Amino acid sequence: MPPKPKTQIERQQLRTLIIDAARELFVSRGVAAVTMREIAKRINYSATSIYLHFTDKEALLRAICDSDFLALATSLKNTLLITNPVERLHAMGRGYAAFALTHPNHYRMMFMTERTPCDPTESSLQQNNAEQDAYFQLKSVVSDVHAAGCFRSDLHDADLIAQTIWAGMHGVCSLQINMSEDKWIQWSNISDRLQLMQQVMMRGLLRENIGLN
Amino acid sequence: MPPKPKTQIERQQLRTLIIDAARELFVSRGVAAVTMREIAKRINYSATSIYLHFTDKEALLRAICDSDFLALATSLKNTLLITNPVERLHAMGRGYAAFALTHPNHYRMMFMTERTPCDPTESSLQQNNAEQDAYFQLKSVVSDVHAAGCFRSDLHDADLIAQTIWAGMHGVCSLQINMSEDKWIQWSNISDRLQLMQQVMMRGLLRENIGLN
DNA sequence: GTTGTTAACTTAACAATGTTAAGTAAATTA
DNA sequence: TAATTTACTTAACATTGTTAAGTTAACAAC
Repeated sequence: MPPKPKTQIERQQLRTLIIDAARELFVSRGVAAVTMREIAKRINYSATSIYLHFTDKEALLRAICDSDFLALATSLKNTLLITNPVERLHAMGRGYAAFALTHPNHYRMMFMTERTPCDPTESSLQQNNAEQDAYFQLKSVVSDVHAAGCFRSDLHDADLIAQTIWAGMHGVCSLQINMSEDKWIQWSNISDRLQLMQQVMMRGLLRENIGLN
Repeated sequence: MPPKPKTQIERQQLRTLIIDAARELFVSRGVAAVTMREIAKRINYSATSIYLHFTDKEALLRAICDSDFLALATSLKNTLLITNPVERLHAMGRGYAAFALTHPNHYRMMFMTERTPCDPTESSLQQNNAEQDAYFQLKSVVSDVHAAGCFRSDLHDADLIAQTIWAGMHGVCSLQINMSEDKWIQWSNISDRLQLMQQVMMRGLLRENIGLN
């Protein structure tokens, strides 16, 4: 009943209300299984109201992902305090996996769902800001490890190294999320798999005299 | 117009006709974007005819995946001829990535799409058959490398090792398939990423005196 | 204070989708 | 020749994302 001009702040509040409701549903039942009408009902609006704030379902999804990317970066922030760069890298890996496996449906939305690629300029997040950009955090740690002379002598490209570490952790996490129920494979313990992957990454990337403590 | 009792063989032929048409469409435009009506039109049947052979869209998807899993195992078969087990493992990794990146939509269907888990007993493929089971191929090579005493002394669990190698390659391939268009990341060359991942896996898993040739 | 105008909504409606129900026609059987 | 079965088809349904067409309240202008 109450249509009146809203302030910028009120609009923003409704926007995040939609995002939070949608996230909760997407996360618990998967993106495809949740309808716009359901999201709307959850916050006592009509489905069409959502379209006043997001051009379509995918834009809504992208907005949710944006705020989840921020959540990932935030959850990794405290590992940045570790002074030893190799230990910090190790801790970031553990933190990343913890995020993935405690929020599997967030993780699926962020990294495993097909999405039309988007401009970083259109994101609400700032690239290369350590508070908001988890990839930048990873790349920074990699650079620090490199600066400390801990990588093997043939490794110089921080992006390449970062992407390889990311791929290793992502491989374990995404197989766990998507395939761990598949009875074809006799899955080892997920913590064993994570641990071995980290060990392999460290042994494979670091000089030989650098231990994992 | 022509309804007449069909032989088992004719039924099977129509089944694979449906599978092939569906695969072609799924692969070129993605599973979600293809409708049952489209698949049917492609082979000049009505949409409902498909339901005489597959209980629903997902069952059709699963049948396609089954035959793609066979294709993967088949495409890796020739690497099994390599006598040196370490080289064989390396070649399997390259073969796996080649399959993933030349058939990205097959790969997405097989390993990246959410599916309700299925009994191995319901599959048309035989588990632990080297002709049909790519995971068994990998595990066998891992066992051979282990038997040759090439792994580090603390590594004994063939499943754990196989799953870690798989995760490493899957990580690189799946990030490439799902995220390579994402402008947030300055992606390195995919062949560099694959090469480094294999190098890291080898260095991380093998004894130190074992080279990659 | 009536009359627009605008903002924030709603209900109706649309086309498309997966799927099911209800035919239909040819072959086989009785 | 009649009945049944098989292999299909066309209709129909409920649900989806999305758009069009209102509706109602606040505010501005005269």
